[in-house]
Amino acid sequence: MMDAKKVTALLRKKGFKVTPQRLAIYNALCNTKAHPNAEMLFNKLQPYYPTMSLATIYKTIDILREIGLIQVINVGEDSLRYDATVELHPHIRCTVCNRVDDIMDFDFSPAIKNVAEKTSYDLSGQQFYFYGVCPECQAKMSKKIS
Amino acid sequence: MMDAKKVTALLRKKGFKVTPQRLAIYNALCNTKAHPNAEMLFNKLQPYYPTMSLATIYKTIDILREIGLIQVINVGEDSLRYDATVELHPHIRCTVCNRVDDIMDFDFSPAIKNVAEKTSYDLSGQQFYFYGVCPECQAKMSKKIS
DNA sequence: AGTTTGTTGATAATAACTATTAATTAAAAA
DNA sequence: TTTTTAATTAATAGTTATTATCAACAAACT
Repeated sequence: MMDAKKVTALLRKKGFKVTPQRLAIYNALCNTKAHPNAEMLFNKLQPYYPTMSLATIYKTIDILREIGLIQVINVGEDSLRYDATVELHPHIRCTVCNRVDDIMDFDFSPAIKNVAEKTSYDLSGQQFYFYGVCPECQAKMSKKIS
Repeated sequence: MMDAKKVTALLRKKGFKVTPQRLAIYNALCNTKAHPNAEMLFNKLQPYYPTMSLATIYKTIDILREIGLIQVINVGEDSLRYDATVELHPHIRCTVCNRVDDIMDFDFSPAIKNVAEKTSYDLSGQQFYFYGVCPECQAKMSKKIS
């Protein structure tokens, strides 16, 4: 998460121009916990940038990822989601409503140690995805039953 | 991993017909550790079933998954891979050659406990993916440098 | 064997994403 | 500030994995 000034500086430093659309896309990602995909971002920005196309979303996302401002998450849907928190952390998806939440302050080290012992790979990263029913959907389900 | 007799019985029990294509696809998955995607399966079976189409592969995979004979794995490539080992286990992908290996006998319980404490989700499953350089690629890389 | 019903496989459709390109716009030099 | 230069936008078309359609066909029940 960076403020506009730092983002501007970073884009310039990496040789990319600074455009309102790019800042808006990054800003939109910073201001949500919903892990939007390209289409959700497009819809969110549509009122403010009615001429912006999906291609711009995709290209900007690619740049933001390249310069390390965002990470891509793949929870097994048919589209990718994006997250302005770049620190690696697991995600959990509700199998009922498909919302995706962060799991923060997760300690990867026991798992990594476990894997390092089992393989001869030179480890460089990992992605953990959990699945379950979110509290809201649990509440809805218990209502329906009663 | 089931033998042909059990697979036949299970397919019938679940209301699906037993066809040579279906048995062949399941068999191909049982006899590899390469975690093939649809195209790799298609190419592998092509010599023996030259008229079989990719659509049959996809449809059969869907059935096999539905009746619990295989699992789908999504290592962040543009295609899905399939595994006849249905017991949940992590996978590791080489970031150089893209091979995907199993990590067996991994203990998920510390991670699950960790997550159960942090969220109010009703957990139902998880997928862990690790990334790194496989031993073969490490060897190739050290050769090139020297 | 005949009949029913699900399956195959060729083809077309879909959907997410990427490449192309002309017109626009911003950055950098003067 | 103005000009030059190069990158960006956004419409469009292309690509690719996967899914749907449907007529011909094969499995399974009678």
